[in-house]
Amino acid sequence: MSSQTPTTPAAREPLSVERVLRAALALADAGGTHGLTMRGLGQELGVEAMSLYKHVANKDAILDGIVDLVVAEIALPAPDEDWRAAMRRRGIAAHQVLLRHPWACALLMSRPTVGPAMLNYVDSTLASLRRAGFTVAQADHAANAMDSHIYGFTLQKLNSPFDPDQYAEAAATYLPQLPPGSYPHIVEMATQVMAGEYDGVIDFTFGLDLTLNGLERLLRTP
Amino acid sequence: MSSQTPTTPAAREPLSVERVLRAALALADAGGTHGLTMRGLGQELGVEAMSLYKHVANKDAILDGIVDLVVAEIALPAPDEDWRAAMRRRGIAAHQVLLRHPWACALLMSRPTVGPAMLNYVDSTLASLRRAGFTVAQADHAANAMDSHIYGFTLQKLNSPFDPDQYAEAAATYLPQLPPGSYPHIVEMATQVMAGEYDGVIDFTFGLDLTLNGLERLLRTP
DNA sequence: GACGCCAGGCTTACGCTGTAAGCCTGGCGG
DNA sequence: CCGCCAGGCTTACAGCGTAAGCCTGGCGTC
Repeated sequence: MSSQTPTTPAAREPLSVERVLRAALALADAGGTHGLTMRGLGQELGVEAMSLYKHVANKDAILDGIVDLVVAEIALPAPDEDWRAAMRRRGIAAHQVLLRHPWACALLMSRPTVGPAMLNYVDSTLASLRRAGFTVAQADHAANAMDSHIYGFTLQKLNSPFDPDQYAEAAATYLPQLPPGSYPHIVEMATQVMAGEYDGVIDFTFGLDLTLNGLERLLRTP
Repeated sequence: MSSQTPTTPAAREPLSVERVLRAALALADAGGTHGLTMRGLGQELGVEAMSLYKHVANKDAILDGIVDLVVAEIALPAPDEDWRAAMRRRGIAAHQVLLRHPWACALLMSRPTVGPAMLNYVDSTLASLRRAGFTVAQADHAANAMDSHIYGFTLQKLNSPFDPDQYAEAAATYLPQLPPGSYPHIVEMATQVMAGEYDGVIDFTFGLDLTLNGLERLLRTP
């Protein structure tokens, strides 16, 4: 019967770089970088682990690939938008995308990433800044300052072990464990969080706007 | 002969958490996180890998420990210093320490770190900001903004694959590989770097001062 | 229609990892 | 003098990435 059809019995569609990366992305979203193994990835695709190596060089290439897939999700700044609004939207978009894929930020930062999506992302950012009047050097410095904040802040937020609505509870739990008399300012803050006087929620746009303000002044006063 | 001395023949000093962490730090400095293995660490100490588990719970505990050792190297802001100068020095000190231990920054950011040195570091930072007049919430936001930049920038710099004096050469090498016509602004920048019109060196203090400027304005205009 | 090629799978095997479980021994307190 | 136990050692296991080679079915070429 299968001889009548030109394809193999189950007619499973062949592997491809795209299918491998797509499955790897799903696996990473489900179980983090730690949950992404070659054997597991093969299983997900109905294939042995070693078969993957016909399509990707090694696991690092897969990691590079899925990071670029994530970067591709970040909405690029529109060419006709005011630079400051565009950069603000870009930062927030990147932040949200990286929160959606919690494993991606650490990966993105722990290796030089130069996939096509990343190059596009960088180029459109430089474009917006250059159009606004920044010099090449200024645009580079500005992009670096913004990216530092985006990546640094996002990673810090991802590693915060509690949900925002658990802050008060967490503070009440851990505050008594601190050696009494030490760390008075940490205690002060934890006390305010416990009492509901401060929600403890850290704000991405606070630092971003600080940087944007500084860049705007730089642009106005050459 | 060894029965005459009360200690074992070689009289090797016994293991301890400190010795283990100290050796682990040296190993990480030599070979990065990847080069730090329980077997290798044991060998370094003249001991079998499993013996380490009498002194540390597991490898993660070791990683937490050496990260805290690194944080302990960061000079704390002096209590009597002007807040802005203190914060600037703190940022630069942290940046330099993390460059000295290139593996530490990624580790620091990829896990919640609450060792004693880290608590000290955080508390003295909050102290400086509170003394300057920031509210608890403002001090928290400010510390977060500064730390985001410190960690984010340092990690980006660590992942830059070239030395600053190789930028021009690297640009000349990779520029022809880009698909012609695409990424015009990356090409523009690379061209300037190649021509020596821009050194391409990214500056830590650029973004740091942007943030500090913003914080100073916040302090002056409540 | 026969034949050889080779893309794209599969199998086996190696060295490496962290660590669970248990053993052995020498010095010390009672 | 005896028993305890801190602090080492040994063995073993499951899981990792991947090198090397095999096997098969469809395709292009004569």
